[in-house]
Amino acid sequence: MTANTTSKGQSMMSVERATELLHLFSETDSADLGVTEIAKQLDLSKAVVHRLLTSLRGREFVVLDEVTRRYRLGTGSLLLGLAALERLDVRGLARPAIEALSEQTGETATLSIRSGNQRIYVDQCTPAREVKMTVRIGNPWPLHAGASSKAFLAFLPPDQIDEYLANDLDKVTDATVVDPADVRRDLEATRTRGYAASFSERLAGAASVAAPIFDHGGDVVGVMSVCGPRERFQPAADESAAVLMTATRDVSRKLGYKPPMG
Amino acid sequence: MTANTTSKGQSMMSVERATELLHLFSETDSADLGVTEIAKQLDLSKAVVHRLLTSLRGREFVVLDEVTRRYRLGTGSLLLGLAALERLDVRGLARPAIEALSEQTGETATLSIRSGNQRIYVDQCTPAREVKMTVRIGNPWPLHAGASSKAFLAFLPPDQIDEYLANDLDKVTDATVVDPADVRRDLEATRTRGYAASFSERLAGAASVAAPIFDHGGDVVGVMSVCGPRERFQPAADESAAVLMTATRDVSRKLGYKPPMG
DNA sequence: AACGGGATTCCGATCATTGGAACGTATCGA
DNA sequence: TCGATACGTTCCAATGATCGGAATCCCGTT
Repeated sequence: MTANTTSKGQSMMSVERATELLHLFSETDSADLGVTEIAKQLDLSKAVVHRLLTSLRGREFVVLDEVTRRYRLGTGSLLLGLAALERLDVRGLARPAIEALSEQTGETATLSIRSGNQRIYVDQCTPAREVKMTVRIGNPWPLHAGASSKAFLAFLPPDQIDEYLANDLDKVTDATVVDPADVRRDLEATRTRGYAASFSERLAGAASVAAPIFDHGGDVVGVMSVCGPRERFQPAADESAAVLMTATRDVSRKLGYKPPMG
Repeated sequence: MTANTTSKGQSMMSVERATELLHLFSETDSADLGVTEIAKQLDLSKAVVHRLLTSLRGREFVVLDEVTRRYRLGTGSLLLGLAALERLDVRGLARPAIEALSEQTGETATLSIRSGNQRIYVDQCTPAREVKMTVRIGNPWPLHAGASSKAFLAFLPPDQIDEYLANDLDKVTDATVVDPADVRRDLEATRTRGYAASFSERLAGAASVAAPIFDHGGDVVGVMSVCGPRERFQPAADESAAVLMTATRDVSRKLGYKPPMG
């Protein structure tokens, strides 16, 4: 109604509403949603929500449970996401690298990407050991907890770091650093070192080192990490970091990145 | 313009167009698409396509490559798909398939999932006949007796098969194959054929064929089977197997599975 | 400098979209 | 059994969001 508020001019209200609806589905914890529920959340009329859902049913982005009359994500959404995953060029490029990384260190190697103020694991490679770390692919994490997160945050433009640190930071574990000044010191160290380190900051009993992958334009398009059980990982953290840095430099180069100097 | 052709009444044209656009992205082989290209494929004006893309950019369902001015799938699509994946239940997806399967073959169709070294029926659909087979939902069975069990076992990683066959195998019926070498031959045949067959191996007087359902990662997430009284079922087993394979392929595709090769 | 191909914006006409209200239906407690 | 409640769905006429052809912009090429 009140025109497309988000984008300046060349957009379509109903489509933006549809994306908000799908976004709600990706964010919510419950497996299915009802019309009224969605209408309340998005501040839309039930009629509009119903029409949106009907439209999205066509390609099975959502499906209607005939008995409960509630809506769930459908195979259309699944296939779209898998197509997106397939074409994440970072992922394809980094895959051999994290395999090698896991092999060389004997620990778990991961790849994360950033989406706004969140970080998401998109791939991992675990060693053939009984005691090992495993991460959940697709799980979002804040940008201040854990080595991979801090690797993203450290290389963000200063104004975006300021913006992020202006908000209160969640204490994910007992060891999570939440004081802005302390975080800034850590980020500074991360930038000069080239990698971030974390001991139990995101997951108690775990430790990791993480370094960014740069693309041709110098932007950070991903972060690779090596992680493992703290007891075993911590003593060898420095060696792991060295191997990690070689790997990220290699992937960055493949994406066309030229280091700022020699 | 020409009204919403697909759905009868309660739908929105622009949203349906948006879903068609996203669908095009999931289907196409190329990683990015241009406005003109999309407009041609979907038979829309460039202006409409541009507005659709602008709307979808908001939640990053697509992203614009500033330099090439072409569009790619973005993290919004990725997150949506991962959310769908998380909430996927094979049962819901396979339900219509086993209904159709039972209808087409005139026999009982079932769905099983695996839990460790056991297999459990989770759904079935019986034909409207006086003499028919019925399975017990929730009942566990070992992985070497019966077609559904063997379909799971055959597609397990080799080391897990070895591990399973290292233990003594129960003779569930007179016809149950318990010699490891014999079982291995059967599994090999199952893999090349694509489906497993059993005659009285799990239940005297019964026969069945079973084939696996693969997910996007090539993992077996379930097994569908067709089964009936041996006397009646055996002569038509080949035809049943053909119908079954079509059904499992269909369900696998909906889960994002891409068959190896072409 | 002129060209060609694509992306983007403009603008007034028009028709898809809107939302309040009515309707249908399932669930629940008395 | 019978209201009461809650939810999904449909109806309708008013209206403003969307439409597409044409103009414009913005490259890379010749």
